Amino acid sequence: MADSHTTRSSEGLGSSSPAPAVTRAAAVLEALAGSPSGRLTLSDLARELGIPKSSTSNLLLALEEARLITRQGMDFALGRKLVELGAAYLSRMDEVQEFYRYCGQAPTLSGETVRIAMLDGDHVIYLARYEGHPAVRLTSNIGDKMPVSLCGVGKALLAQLHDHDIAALFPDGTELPVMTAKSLRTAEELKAQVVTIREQGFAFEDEESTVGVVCLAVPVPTHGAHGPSLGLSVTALKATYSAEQGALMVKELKELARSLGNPMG
Amino acid sequence: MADSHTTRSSEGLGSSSPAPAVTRAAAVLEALAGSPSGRLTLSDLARELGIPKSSTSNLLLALEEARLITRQGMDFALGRKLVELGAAYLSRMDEVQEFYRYCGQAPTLSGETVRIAMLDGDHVIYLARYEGHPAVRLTSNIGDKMPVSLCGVGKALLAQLHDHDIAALFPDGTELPVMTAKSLRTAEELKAQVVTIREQGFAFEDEESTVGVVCLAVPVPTHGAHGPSLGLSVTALKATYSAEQGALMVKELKELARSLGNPMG
DNA sequence: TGCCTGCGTTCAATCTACTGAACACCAACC
DNA sequence: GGTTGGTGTTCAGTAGATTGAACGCAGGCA
Repeated sequence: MADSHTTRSSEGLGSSSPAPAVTRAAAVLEALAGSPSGRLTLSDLARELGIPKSSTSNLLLALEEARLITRQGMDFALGRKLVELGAAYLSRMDEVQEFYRYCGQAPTLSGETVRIAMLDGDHVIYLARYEGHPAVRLTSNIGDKMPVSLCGVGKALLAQLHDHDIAALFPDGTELPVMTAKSLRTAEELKAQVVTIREQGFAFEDEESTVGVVCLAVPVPTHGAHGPSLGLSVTALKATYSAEQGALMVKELKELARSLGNPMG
Repeated sequence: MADSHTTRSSEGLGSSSPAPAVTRAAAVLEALAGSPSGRLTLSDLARELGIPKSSTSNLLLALEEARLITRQGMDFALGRKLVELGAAYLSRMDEVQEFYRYCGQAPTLSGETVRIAMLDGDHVIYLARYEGHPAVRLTSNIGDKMPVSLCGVGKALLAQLHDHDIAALFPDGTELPVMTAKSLRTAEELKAQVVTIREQGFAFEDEESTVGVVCLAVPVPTHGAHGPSLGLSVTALKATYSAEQGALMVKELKELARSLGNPMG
């Protein structure tokens, strides 16, 4: 298999791309997605990405025509076609369909808030959410990103990687993002947790991202070849959480994970 | 559509794009999204889009580097970055947040399955779904597309357009897509319904997309300037649906629509 | 075995898309 | 009023992306 196109060097910009206009267009989309307000002017984008204004103007025109972005007065924002494309991606994932089906009929999980996520670098992206308990609603939405160190699924997925991959993502001394007093702070703490997770086969998150909320998570065994690595999690209020219930949920999570991991379903 | 015209630029845009590479890259994404299996080879894409193989190869490399597509062996498929971007679009829509909030506290709607959708040409795209009743689950997912003529929201959104816009989308004699025996079949039937919807202020769908399922829908009054036109719908089983309950739901839908239409919330 | 027909990749020549300075415009400021 | 700093747009010249034929390779078939 084609070995490695190693060379990744420091990508960023400037480095040659086989189709620079496309690479820059993608950078525009990311810049818009990353901007707090979600709206940027032509000049903003040109400045931020280091692209001449005239070139940026051309890119924006082409992106607008494809409805990948929208013009709102002087500002530009992401376009609705992206919703379609994102949905097309998700609808092709059999795992998501199976996820919904299983949650609906599982004895314990069917009454809980369950999520399926995928690993994306040092973040996880939530793909789907099953809400068995309408009263407890999460503020998180499908497609949201979270740093791996801050959530149960993230740690579960990390535990599946090889140690040298983990070390590459989190060199010693890395400062981790912090959201609560209990958030992990150093790469060392994270690696210690990974060991525990591998031993017990699931991850536990204890108010590390949200006070009052705990989370159990398991990885989905990577089925054969390609495709992103997936993980499952259940979220519960710490106040009502019990170890016995946790054991039941982990059991069902693992069963679902096994079924997702088997191409045969 | 067997319209494989030879050579360049018979493609969508009669005239040249300000950034052809970007336009073509967008076409690649759409082709992948539209393909039944979601996977196409380089040659497939080159053939379908009328782009030379070598150019297509460059586009794909750039798209892959941006993670907008993934390589799976010899095939290409949509990439996970699209989930992120689509989610970024949705997270910027205050309407979606407000939609969830309102549904959770509304007396009648809080126990129903409610959806918010947006108009996109002659289709609607579902943006979010509130499930107040875990037992009844829809097979549809967020981001799915539906022909306007086949669902309540579609008809409600259509009724908001000017007559000449409707005529442009559905010239007389247009054959509409059909999913059940009750689906509308001609542009004339559709236009007749539009008149009714405008009179009564909401749309009713009676098993036109799924047997056994009815649907009530209202448009969200377009708030001022730009932005897509939005619609709301409640789905119910025909077996348990009553006119009184319907009246209550329409009342709440309209209240939510009014609140979404007002920039002040 | 040899002959196809399919795939993706390569490369030098060409033509086109990118550039950057100049432009027109608006609003705020002095 | 004049000036400054901001926006987006224009256009001719040139750097460089695009191209199509040629290539290597793998699988199907006789």
